[in-house]
Amino acid sequence: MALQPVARRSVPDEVFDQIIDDVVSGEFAPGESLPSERKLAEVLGVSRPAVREALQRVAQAGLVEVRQGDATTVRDFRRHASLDLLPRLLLPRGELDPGVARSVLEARLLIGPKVAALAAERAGARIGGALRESVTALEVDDDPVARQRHALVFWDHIVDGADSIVFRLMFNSLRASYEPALAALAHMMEAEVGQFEVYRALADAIVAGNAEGARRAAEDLLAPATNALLDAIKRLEEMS
Amino acid sequence: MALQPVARRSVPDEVFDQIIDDVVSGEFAPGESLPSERKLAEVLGVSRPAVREALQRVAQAGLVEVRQGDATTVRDFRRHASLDLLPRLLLPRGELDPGVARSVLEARLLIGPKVAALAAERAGARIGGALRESVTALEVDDDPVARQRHALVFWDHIVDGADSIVFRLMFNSLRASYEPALAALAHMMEAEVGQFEVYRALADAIVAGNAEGARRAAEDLLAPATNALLDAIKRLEEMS
DNA sequence: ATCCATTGGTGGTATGACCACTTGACCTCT
DNA sequence: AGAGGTCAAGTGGTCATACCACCAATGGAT
Repeated sequence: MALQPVARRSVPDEVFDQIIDDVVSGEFAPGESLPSERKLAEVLGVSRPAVREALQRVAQAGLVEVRQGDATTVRDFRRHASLDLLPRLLLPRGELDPGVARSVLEARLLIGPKVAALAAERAGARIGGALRESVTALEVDDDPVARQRHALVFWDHIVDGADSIVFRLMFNSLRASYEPALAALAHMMEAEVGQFEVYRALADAIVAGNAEGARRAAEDLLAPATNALLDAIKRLEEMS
Repeated sequence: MALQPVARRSVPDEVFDQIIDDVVSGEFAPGESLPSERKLAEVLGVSRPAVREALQRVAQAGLVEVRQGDATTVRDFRRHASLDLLPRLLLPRGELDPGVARSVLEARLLIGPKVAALAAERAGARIGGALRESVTALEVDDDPVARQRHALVFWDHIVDGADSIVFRLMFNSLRASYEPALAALAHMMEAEVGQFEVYRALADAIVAGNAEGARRAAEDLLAPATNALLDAIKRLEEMS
């Protein structure tokens, strides 16, 4: 196994994670008050500035509301969190959450084709070189995990071409959620990342400025794995 | 004018905003190094813990990378930021950025109908009461700004019904971007939020579990204002 | 030329003090 | 009783300072 950079987690990072996990798991329920900063610092055995740093970051993520002079209260993260929270929701306790995975797949299948169409309209041949390069890398490499990475780069170029900041930011978040699960999904995504012809067709349609063709090619590319995974998830949910 | 809660900005908040603005505006270019925490504290006339708090939050937003022992460097926010950044991109210096606005509208027009269809499939009559209530509120109130708020609540229920956490989180971010611009958009959105019949048709389709009907009703609802605004933006961009 | 210890600068952490604010209890005047 | 004011306790906000851990460049030893 490849050597990994040692995880060097700072104290505030650690506190941040603990609080987020407690909120997401419902241990701290919405409306409830968090212990005071001093109390938390004492309980966790760290300094108050460390707790503060963590708490402010949790607040920025929308999970708690901190008001001077009053206790910090938990908010409903489903209502106030952003896509930043997705990685934690997708892989709580290291296990893939089926409902969240379904949701990610739905979003991917909706947005992918749209972004491809926009890229065809707005970038066309300008990103042709980058796209072909990615497809070639995809073909040459035969490791499933590496192929997924190449596919991500491929899509990254398309998103660039779409020239739409909202989709770009969405893609960033989805990628951040996807990457930690990448190895776990290698097997299930193998079929998708092996469809070189479809990748090429998509690239060609974009280069040709053919928006509708790009949309359809993207659907052809994404739909099979999406549906297969959705079925798998459904079976998984029925079992439990 | 209605009384507003006084904005009480903390020191770290202030520092946070300044750094974000400098990064987004390109004053701190990607790859560049930020001044050290001590230097920043001195220049800004605040304590180092305050700077740290701000810096860590900026790092969490993906705009900078901080490594112990080395300088903090600026990252390409287009590549690493999440939707959290959208409000700042949409309204830099208080003015609406046309390109970003276009992007938001595109995303809205894509996601709205999909979410409506999902809500029809998954919630159906369960959210009927809430939807009808929102439409009624929309009809009764004749202030354009208030109507936009009612429309947001209406969509909030639909997103709930769609039962898809990714769309939920996306909606949260889009709403957060939209709300500050709400008053500025009141005039342009007046036509949309006045279409009570279409809101009712959408609600009915969802209650009936008619996914395709809901999708179409949502498109009917969103498309006119979207296209009108996109045209306005295009003219704006051509002028400048 | 290579190696490696040193050093200076950077972020990481802790302490303790004090300020600003909110809340609720209590007290007082009407 | 009720309205208003006062006050104390607890919470987050801010600061100054000292020291630890880490990285990178320097420059001498081999």
